[in-house]
Amino acid sequence: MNKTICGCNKCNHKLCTQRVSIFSSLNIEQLEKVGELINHKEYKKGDLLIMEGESSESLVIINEGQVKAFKTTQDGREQILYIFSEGDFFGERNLLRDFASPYSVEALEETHVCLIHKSDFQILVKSFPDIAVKIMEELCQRLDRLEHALETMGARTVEARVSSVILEFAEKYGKEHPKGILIELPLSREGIANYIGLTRETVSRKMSLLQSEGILEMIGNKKILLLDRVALEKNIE
Amino acid sequence: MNKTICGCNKCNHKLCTQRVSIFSSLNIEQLEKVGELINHKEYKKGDLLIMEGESSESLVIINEGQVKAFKTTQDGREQILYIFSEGDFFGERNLLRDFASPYSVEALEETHVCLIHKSDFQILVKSFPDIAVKIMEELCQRLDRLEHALETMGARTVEARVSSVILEFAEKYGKEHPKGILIELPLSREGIANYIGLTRETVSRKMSLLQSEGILEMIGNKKILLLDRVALEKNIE
DNA sequence: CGGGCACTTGATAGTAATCAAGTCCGGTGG
DNA sequence: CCACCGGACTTGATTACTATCAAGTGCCCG
Repeated sequence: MNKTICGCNKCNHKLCTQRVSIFSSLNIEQLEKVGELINHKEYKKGDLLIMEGESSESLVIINEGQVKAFKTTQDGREQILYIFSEGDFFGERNLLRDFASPYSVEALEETHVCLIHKSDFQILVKSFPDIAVKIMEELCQRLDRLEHALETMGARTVEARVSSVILEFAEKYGKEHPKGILIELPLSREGIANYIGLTRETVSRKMSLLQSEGILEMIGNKKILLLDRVALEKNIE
Repeated sequence: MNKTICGCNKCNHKLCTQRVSIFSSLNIEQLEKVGELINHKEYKKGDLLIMEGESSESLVIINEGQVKAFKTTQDGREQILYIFSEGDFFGERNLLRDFASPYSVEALEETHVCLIHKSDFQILVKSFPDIAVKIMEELCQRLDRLEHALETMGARTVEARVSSVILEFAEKYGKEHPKGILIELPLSREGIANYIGLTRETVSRKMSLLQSEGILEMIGNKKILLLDRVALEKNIE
């Protein structure tokens, strides 16, 4: 493990840069060069990585942990836009021009990040144009997710919204389980509510309803066991 | 005017390619080469340019006219995601990999488009890496718009949503007028409703309310005169 | 084991969807 | 140019649902 390249003690003898899709077209030698440009930072649960409106000088890549990106609406509500996990990045708006961050980002748990300064990044893109293409792909995926989210938010029934978010989490965080899919929720009830534009009480009620229908089982506050995925999918229709 | 490069009779002696930001880094000579790869197509109001789920072989650039991009939800509703006008493009998801279109696109009026086949486009990006960067910028703008839309959809009050969409249209389609800002609406009441996740009746009611408050004046069904922009902005808060 | 916070559950009120008439606009044909 | 027709829009009454307010319960961490 090369301390100069990667000072974090979580890399498991791999370069952080290897974990990130936007550098996947580079070879080991090139990755090492990129590694030299990287700084590291750690955050505790609840820490703010950036505030909406601030302008950051760097691309931020999540190396470990999880964060939420959200806008604070004028009526005080928090609209969560993304949950970024290992390998995701943000701050891309700043790289080319000088934009303020469109959202705040807060750590949902202990989180380690890699930082690349925008001037370094610009040089990088010149040398390896494939990186721009990779970022393009990643941005397209993000568009997909937002377009889907917009469709969800427009859904008439609240059942559909709740079902939709549970299915999304099942995709992303679900693990095999003899009785179904075990989901470790990244957000609290209030977080889920802020993700789909409802109140925490309504989310609570609808999840209880789904449990009484035998579609899922709540295990404590932070896990749910999805028993009947097909029924949830029907809810969306 | 070079018929070989651009067969449409609306170019006014300019290359279509010049109107599009993604090619703005190219010089005239390069633009002519790009022009040779382009095909044209025309649509009438109500025509479908592409259906959700279909896979297209081309990047589509709007040369003249206006289209709406929307998803059809399972309960039959239409969630409008974008309104694309002159200079906008869609179909970018297909360029790199083979994705189905995430939305349907329908002409809102007589519309002329330029088509670039994805194999040609891939060669183009290799030759002119700046194009990827330009597309990246454009995609970032689209992310901004969607993130803002999501914030709007999450808004507690319906007044805020309606006000927000009117302000958006004022930005995009508004023209100076002695009494305020004259807005030519791109969508019907039902279209607006499908854009912000409400019913046409509710949109109608809220717009009547705004008129009675002296904030705006409806001129027929397709125009509104925004009298008090500041009041609308306060509505969002 | 205890305390605080998140979550659940209940009652009430406000608001938007729905259902249902009417009215107006804009285009077409005489 | 005017009259007519159909579709889009407005307005009204009712219903259904979710936000809000409020009280309890249970989970999780120290």
